[in-house]
Amino acid sequence: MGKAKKTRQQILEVALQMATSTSLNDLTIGSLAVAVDMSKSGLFSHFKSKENLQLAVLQYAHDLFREIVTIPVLDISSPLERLIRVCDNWLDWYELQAKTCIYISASVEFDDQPGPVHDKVAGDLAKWLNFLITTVQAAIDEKELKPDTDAKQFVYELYSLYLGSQSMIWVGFEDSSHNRFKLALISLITRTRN
Amino acid sequence: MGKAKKTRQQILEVALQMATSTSLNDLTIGSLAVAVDMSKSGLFSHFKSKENLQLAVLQYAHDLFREIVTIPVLDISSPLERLIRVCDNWLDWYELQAKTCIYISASVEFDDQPGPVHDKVAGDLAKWLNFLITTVQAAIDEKELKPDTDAKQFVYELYSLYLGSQSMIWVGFEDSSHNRFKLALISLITRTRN
DNA sequence: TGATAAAAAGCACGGTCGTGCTATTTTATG
DNA sequence: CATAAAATAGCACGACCGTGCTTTTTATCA
Repeated sequence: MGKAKKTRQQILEVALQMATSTSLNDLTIGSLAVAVDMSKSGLFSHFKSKENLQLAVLQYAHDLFREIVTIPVLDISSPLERLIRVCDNWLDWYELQAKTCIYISASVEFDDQPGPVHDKVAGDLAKWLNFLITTVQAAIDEKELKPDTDAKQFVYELYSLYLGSQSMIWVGFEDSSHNRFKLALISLITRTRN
Repeated sequence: MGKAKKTRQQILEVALQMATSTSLNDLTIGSLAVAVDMSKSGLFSHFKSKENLQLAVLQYAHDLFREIVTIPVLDISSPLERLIRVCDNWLDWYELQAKTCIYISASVEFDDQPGPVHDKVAGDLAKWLNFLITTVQAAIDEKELKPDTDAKQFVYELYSLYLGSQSMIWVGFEDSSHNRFKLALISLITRTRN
């Protein structure tokens, strides 16, 4: 790996961390430069624009997400087991990222702000949801879940519970180990199990 | 109502609209002044600081929310009916506010940013959740819902579905009339009904 | 209606942002 | 090791931000 690629990765690691704990817009080139001990212009030249930096951070997050959440479950044969395990990993991802998810803040931040960043966030989110839908559908096909289950509706509820868990932690209605989320997930699976 | 109070209300009406469609931080004093056709300093003198403006916008939203969502259901005697109706109003609120909710974006925006605005958002959100919890608990006490129902867990799921509905609209997995939300809500109520 | 207080505007300031341009240092290569 | 190329730093710019201070306009009320 060339020098450029290496420092670029180091920058993105710190940038993701900063963008996660604040937001993609509050991630400032100046403060990021200080954090990685570089000059503003030296760092800037890696990305040519702030938008490119934001896109690169999202891509970095996307790769990391796949590595932590998706890939480890791909060889699990039972779709339902795969679903349960991927949800565990999903919570691990949340824990690892300073107890927030950049996609949640980014989707709220850019919902009204059209452009490449908006499209990237929406696209990645859709990919993730489609992965979940596919897995649920596989569980239905394998008769692990009831045949009349609506996979999209199932995933809508599942994703909502994840969102809600984060929000409830913030106001103190959910503990840090996501017990309400886990409880609701078990309930959701139990009542749609075949 | 004096002149000052009147223009203050006019400012806040526009400000809420702008803050809702973007965010509380992107609501800039300069752009707000243009929108209400005032000078920057003339507008500024109403609030003395940007933070006060943000707090005033949130208070304005809070009052409006109560007016639209909470107050109209207070005279409904059946707690369960009250719950169902308040959820309808909740969706109306969402529709009225250009199809987003300022509390959602504000809570994401200020989760990492301590101060009066953070506290106001968290406090208002907690008040709303407690209203829902109280209503659910009343329905349990009135034996409209199963006696072993966990009111907090119920509200966690309910609130999550609301959050999720907004998020899913954004990626196109939910239609604009919140059918998935309504479906999930009916399911939630049905399975905890006595 | 005229005196007085309140509201609004004008203007300027220091700060930070993203981003170009040019110079310097570091890395990679024949 | 020399030299070309790439990476980084230095510096400046225009724009916009929040916020004071002073002046002008507008509203209030005896």
